[in-house]
Amino acid sequence: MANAIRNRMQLHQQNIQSVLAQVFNHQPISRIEISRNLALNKSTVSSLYKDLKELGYVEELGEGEASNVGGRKPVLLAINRRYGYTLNFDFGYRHLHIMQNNLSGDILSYSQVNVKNLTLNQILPLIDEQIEKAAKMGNTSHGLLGISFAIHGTVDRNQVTYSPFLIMDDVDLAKRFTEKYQVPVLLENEANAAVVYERDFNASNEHLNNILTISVHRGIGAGLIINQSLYRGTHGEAGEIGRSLQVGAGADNNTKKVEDYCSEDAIINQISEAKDNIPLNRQDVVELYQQGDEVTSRAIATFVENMAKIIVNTTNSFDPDAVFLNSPLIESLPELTSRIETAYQAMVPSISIPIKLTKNSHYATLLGGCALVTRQVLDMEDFKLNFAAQANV
Amino acid sequence: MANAIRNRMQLHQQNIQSVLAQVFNHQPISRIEISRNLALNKSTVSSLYKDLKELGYVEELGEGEASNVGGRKPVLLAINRRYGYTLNFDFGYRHLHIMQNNLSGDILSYSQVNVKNLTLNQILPLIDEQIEKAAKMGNTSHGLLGISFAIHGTVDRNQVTYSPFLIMDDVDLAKRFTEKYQVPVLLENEANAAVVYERDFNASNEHLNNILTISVHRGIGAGLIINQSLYRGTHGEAGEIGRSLQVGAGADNNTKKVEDYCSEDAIINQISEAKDNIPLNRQDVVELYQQGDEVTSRAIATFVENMAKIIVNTTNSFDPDAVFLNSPLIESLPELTSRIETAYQAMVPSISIPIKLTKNSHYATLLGGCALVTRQVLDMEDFKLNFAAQANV
DNA sequence: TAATTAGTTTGTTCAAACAACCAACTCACA
DNA sequence: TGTGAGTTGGTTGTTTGAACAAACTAATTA
Repeated sequence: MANAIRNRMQLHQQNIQSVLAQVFNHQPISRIEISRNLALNKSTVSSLYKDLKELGYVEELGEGEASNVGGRKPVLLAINRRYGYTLNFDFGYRHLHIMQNNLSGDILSYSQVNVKNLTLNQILPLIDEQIEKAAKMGNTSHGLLGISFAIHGTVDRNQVTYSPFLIMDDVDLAKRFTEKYQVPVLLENEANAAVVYERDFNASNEHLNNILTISVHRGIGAGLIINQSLYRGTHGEAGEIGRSLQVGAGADNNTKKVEDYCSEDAIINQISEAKDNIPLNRQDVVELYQQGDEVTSRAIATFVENMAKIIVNTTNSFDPDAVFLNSPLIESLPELTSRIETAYQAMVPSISIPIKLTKNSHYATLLGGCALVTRQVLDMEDFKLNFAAQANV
Repeated sequence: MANAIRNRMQLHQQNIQSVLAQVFNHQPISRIEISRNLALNKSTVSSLYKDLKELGYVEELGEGEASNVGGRKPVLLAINRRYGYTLNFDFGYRHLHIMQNNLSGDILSYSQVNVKNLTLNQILPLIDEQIEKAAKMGNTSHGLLGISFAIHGTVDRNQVTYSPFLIMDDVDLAKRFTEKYQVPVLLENEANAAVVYERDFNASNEHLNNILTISVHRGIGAGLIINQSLYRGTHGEAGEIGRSLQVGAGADNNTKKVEDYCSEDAIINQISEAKDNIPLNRQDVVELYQQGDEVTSRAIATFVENMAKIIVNTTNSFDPDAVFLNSPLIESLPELTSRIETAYQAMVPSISIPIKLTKNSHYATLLGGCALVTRQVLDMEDFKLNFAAQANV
């Protein structure tokens, strides 16, 4: 309540933003409906809308259906999909994922570029290439509006603070790209982007106040929505559950972390070791499991058990409305979700929190980044924006 | 942003509350200073203050010092300490703790009543007795304003949902006491009350956005301040870290919880068992430790190690600005705090979060309850209120 | 006395509310 | 099929009221 609005100018500004949020969340929508939703007089809404239209963010789509008891047809308003676009990147282990979205969150394009064994400095020109490619299409009035990067590590104040899988070479991504393209550039932890995706792109999550996603990739991390907003922690390290230690294990075992037991890398290594260190990747493990391989099926059973415990521990800490699992491995073996849920339910006495699998986790991360940077572009950071209608995945 | 203020009436109401918050947090304060702090015109502040004065919450204390370059003396405003009082209870294992506070959070009285081996239905008349005793003093204009109860268990929607140490006998505390005394009655988990104490009563915590308290009593629980407000979880079960399981321990060890290793009860039992089951209490353990008893000092060393791990795990999850320990056992053996901090720092690679001990943890719980119910009385739930100046403990 | 600061009084401002209007539709009924 | 009553969406011109600004009073220092 420190930076609350206090005078009429601020109130006016906020009301303009509220109207924009209404257009965003309920497009196509008429002025009269906005007036009812916001409990503002219809003439007030008309006047506020006029200001928004001058900014170019919104447009009229034409007339809608009249009420079935008569009356004038409403004019339907919507976000201007030809205003501009954001570019959203995800640094995967093998591929750089790229998504282009308009101001409303629609996917304009998706592609991936092979970056295996490349250094960051080798990847940067590939990103420039993508940005220029998008600029050449030139089918919007304002072009590139913002850029987001999903980082498989921790981020604080728009800087990468820890990146175990990609050496950063002292590159300041935000600085480099803002200076070069003169648009907002946003860095966000991959699990955080994923949980923003669940909040903003999943219509069925609209009424959830507290959401937890658990990302199982090369490491393990959690993303947290608390009271409808992303919780990053004081140093951007909230949700780093993979670094948890075993309580009660004795002082000799102080270094074994959760992600040493059940990250994707850990599972693959376990199986590989049991098989005379033959090199394996995720696809190999999936095939071994489907062939009924003894070693693999035991490793997966342990993984299921440990995942259930991780869910018990994190839900005991956060008590969310729902838990989402974000894991390419589980996605490849969908039955694991219900096995994990069963194991979890056996461990908790009373309240059991629903566990769901996020499909197409790469899209989730990119769309989460899109939602975050779009808010920044529109200066709507504190508003609830529903991108769900636009997610034609 | 769903329940944002939109019209001038709501704005006016909020501004009245902002002025009240200023008086509360900076008393004694003049109108002109409030005007500067809130960036509101001084005539506006004067007018808003007039409304507040009619409610009786505030009063004029007399004149302050004039500026040293000349000018009229300011009139100092403050919270009306004779408006009324709240009564705040804490159900301890041995004692019922009772505190009476005025609207500003000053401690008017503190006492404890022996309730060992009493059932809740035997305790209730003792509470009534305390309430009547306070009423007889009758030195305020509005008398009893609100009641809070700190619960050593979980609370959801003002109902006790889990109470391992005191059988609730289906008593609805909130219902019973609101109906009987016609004031707001608030139930809150003890760790949650403790963390509210840290936020509201500790001046040095004023700028902390995220605070974590770990309560070690008969069980282990955490209290969470996130973005300056109490986070209770969807079902009031956030911070139930005592129920966490060991990841990687094998399926045979699914039931051992964190609090089975290092609650106060667990430590005492460990030592007791090693000594042919002689019955021990906390004071006995403290004395054994101070006498250098071998068994006890080994048990405490393990406790220190496990506490450090618990702190690692919870800070990995929440990434707070600071951690406060709330434990009568640690309070009795103050050197443990630094031992725990040292062990913790040895376990974390980079960012190390300060660990502090909450002194007089019973007071903390009661004052936290006071802060919560006082907000409710004043209808100032969403405002930052600083009770620190008043805590003359 | 002049300069300065606190607080009040009085009149102004402007964004939201209101009231009256126009526009455009449905539906019943002739 | 044509008309008019009823309904709904949106605009226009006026009113309202909380915050503001300026001019005031009050009380201080130097």
